[in-house]
Amino acid sequence: MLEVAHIRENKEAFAKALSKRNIDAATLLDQVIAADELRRNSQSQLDEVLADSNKFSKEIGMLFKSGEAQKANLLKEKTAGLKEQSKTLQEQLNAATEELQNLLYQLPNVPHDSVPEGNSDEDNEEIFREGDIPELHDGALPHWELAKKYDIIDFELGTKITGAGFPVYKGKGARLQRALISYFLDKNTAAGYTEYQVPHLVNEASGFGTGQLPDKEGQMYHVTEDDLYLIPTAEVPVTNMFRGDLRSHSELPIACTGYTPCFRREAGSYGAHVRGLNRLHQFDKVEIVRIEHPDNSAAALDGMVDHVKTILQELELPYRILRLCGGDLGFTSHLTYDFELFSTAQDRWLEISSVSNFLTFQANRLKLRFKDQDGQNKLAHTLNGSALALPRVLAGILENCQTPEGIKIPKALVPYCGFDMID
RNA sequence: AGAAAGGUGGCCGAGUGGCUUAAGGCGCACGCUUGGAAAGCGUGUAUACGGAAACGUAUCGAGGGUUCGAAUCCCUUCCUUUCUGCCA
Repeated sequence: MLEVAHIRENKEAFAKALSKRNIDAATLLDQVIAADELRRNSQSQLDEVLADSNKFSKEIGMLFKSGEAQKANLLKEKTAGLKEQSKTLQEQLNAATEELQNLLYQLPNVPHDSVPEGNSDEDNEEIFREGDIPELHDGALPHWELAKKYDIIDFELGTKITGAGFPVYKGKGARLQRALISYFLDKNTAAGYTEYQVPHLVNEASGFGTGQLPDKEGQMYHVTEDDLYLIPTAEVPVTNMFRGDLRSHSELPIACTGYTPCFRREAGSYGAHVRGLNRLHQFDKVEIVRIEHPDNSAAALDGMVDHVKTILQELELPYRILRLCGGDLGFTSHLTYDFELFSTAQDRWLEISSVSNFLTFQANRLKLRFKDQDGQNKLAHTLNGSALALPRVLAGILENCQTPEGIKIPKALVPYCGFDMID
């Protein structure tokens, strides 16, 4: 959620920056300012009435105390209309506040200067590429064929017990998955992230805090009986651990990592591109989250990008980094870098990580603040990224590391797997 | 699921209708003290909104109500803890 005070001061700058998202925010911004003004006026009026009322109450109390009951009763009559007035004004204030909230919920975050213009993922800007794309032998297969050949992932079995998009991992496939989780968590904790295990269901307030609600309601599985949501990413429970907090500047930065399964309804996704592990309703992911001082969040984002790079370098996988364009940038994000792994057998890039800086956008919803050195309370900056999303990394390993003899496990993973070949 | 007890500031914790302007403690900041630190002593220290400011208003889980006046009384609701039941 954007900060009203900033919009009030800088409406044109906001409109201009938001135009990069190909939306015309001018009307909405005007409405925000109007609602804000109504809210402030209502509060001023209400405060006056309440101030009067408080003054009378105090006097009456004093009079009763000094035994002047008659005078007190006389004064009581003067307070008669105040209650009605304050009630009306209170309702007006509540309505204006709610109106303002609803308007603010509709405004996405402001893109960073470096975010390129563009409408879709085709306009994202490649900023880095590394790793050799392997020459595959004749008869090389896509990962879903490999999964069947070596009997390590069973998609049909998952369909039987749940439905499409819920694969069953088996034998060395399951072990490799577990190895990747441990490996990622170890890399993250070595880089200073504290490991957490968090709930996989969250309440409505948490969904609002990180911005999944209300805009992405349909993407989450909703357990209506208890009004809880299955998490689409660990970002939600991890970031919400800090909801409503007021921290000392000395506690920053806070760096967390956690492994969770992620559940996404992916309503409306069909076709060849969702085959195999490419798009699932349930998948595993290790996430990193940072709470940062505003002065430091830009550097922190670069640090997260570097961190994810080192993991992919160690896994010896070919990848590239994209700076998302305005049209592809997430609703809550200010600046996002996507990591894509080259899937050689499919001849396409697969997104395996998305690293974002949200500035105060999430913190404003979360009411996540810190007391700065100057004594001022300020909204913190939040950032998060995948390090990493499992299924597509798994797909990349299967496809890129396949040989006629079997799948050769990257060296870094062998100690975690306990084997160096799937055959 | 049933019963009981609770929800108070950054944290802990007192507080049963009007100097509560929320005691006390911890923490934090500054000062004194010290060769330096610790301890000790002193001073200060909630949040949000409105206001150029002075200042005002709100907030004791949330929402209503009673009252001139509510942390305090009443109703509704959410959550937590303990016990019982069920259960990995």
